[in-house]
Amino acid sequence: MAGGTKRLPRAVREQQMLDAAVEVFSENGFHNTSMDAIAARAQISKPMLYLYYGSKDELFAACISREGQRFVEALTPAGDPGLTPRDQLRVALESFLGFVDAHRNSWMVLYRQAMSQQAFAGQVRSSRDRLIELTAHLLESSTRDPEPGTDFVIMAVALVGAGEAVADRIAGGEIDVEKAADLLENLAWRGLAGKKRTDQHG
Amino acid sequence: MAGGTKRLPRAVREQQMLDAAVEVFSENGFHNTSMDAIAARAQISKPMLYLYYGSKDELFAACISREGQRFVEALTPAGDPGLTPRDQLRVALESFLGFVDAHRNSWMVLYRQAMSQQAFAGQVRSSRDRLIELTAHLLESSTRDPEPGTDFVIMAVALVGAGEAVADRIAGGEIDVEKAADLLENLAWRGLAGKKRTDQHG
DNA sequence: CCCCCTCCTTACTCTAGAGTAAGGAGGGGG
DNA sequence: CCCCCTCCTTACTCTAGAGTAAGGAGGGGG
Repeated sequence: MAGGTKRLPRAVREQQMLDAAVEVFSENGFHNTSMDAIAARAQISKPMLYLYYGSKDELFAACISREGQRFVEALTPAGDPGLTPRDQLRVALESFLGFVDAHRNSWMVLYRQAMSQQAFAGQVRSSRDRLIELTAHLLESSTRDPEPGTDFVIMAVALVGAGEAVADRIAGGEIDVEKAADLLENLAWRGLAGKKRTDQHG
Repeated sequence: MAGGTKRLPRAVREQQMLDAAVEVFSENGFHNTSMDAIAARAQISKPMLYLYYGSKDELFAACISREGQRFVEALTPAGDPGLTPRDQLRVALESFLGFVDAHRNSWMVLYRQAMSQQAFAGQVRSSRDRLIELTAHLLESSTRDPEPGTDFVIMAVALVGAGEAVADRIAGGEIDVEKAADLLENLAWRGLAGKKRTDQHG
């Protein structure tokens, strides 16, 4: 063996590759990332990438898949049936924003990446749609007397969209999770112009 | 001359090229669009593209620039000082969503495209930031007694984010402009769960 | 002890597609 | 009438980077 590379079991190597791929993809985007760059980051030779993942597309898909799963897992606390719907929404908000905060490097850009990739958009949209459905459900449960024609799904779309926009600012370090969660919660229940629920300044 | 191509003045040809480029870029994304494809769509030979625009990047930048300008222009009616801030916001919302509805093919994808291109993200973000500033300003003007610590910019970020998410659904034909504008207006002033302002069903 | 499976590498091939070289024709101005 | 500017084309070149061929070494199981 030429390189200083150690023999490792496939499962371990695969995760290392995925780690490297997520990093480089998120830094440079799908098209501006070469398999050579990923191989270099993972400290492995390129043919290994092809041996384990087959192609660049499949490797990227594997990244999306793993990160998407983690994302969904991060949101499970919000499913706690012991909480009121409103608190569930609060927890969902914090989980979502907390996830972005903790995984800015890996997830947020991947999310934006994959979303605008159209070969992979479908794959991401499914994670995202689950989030929207969850949100719609919580909104519906928390609304005391909904009007007959109310479309909770489109409301959820709006709220999740707002969440994504705010999440970008979190990833950019311009605002912290708590402040963002407060803002979005108030947005949902009272509108932007409404009074804040938690109210301490200075 | 071999092709059936007619001699046209540069200014005219440039616009045709831009039209073609916007179409193809929005259909396939920046990286999945070849200069050959654009040339074919514009019914012109590839060297003309290079003669007038220099490179693929510059051509794309020219697209962003033209569409961005049109986008900003579409929003100017909202600046009418004869309107109340709240009506200005309503007009801005309708202008924005109306623009997306009318230019789904060209703009929305370009917007998403360029935004996630990082070589061009800055260029788009500037149009977008103008939109956010405008929105923040309108929110601030329409709020009767704002709390001292209120961050109108981040509110505007959330609202614009919601608008973009809803705009995607408009582009997808899942909802119409009026309904979306109603939703977003109510979102801004009353929250998702609040009663609709306009209130007719079935 | 040796077989063979898995892990791993160096050193290629091949093509899409960005960008260019070289030259031709219309047509207005002198 | 002819010069020359602008518009336009065919037919290339060149490279980044996806993907592959061929082979080598560790080490557990028989």
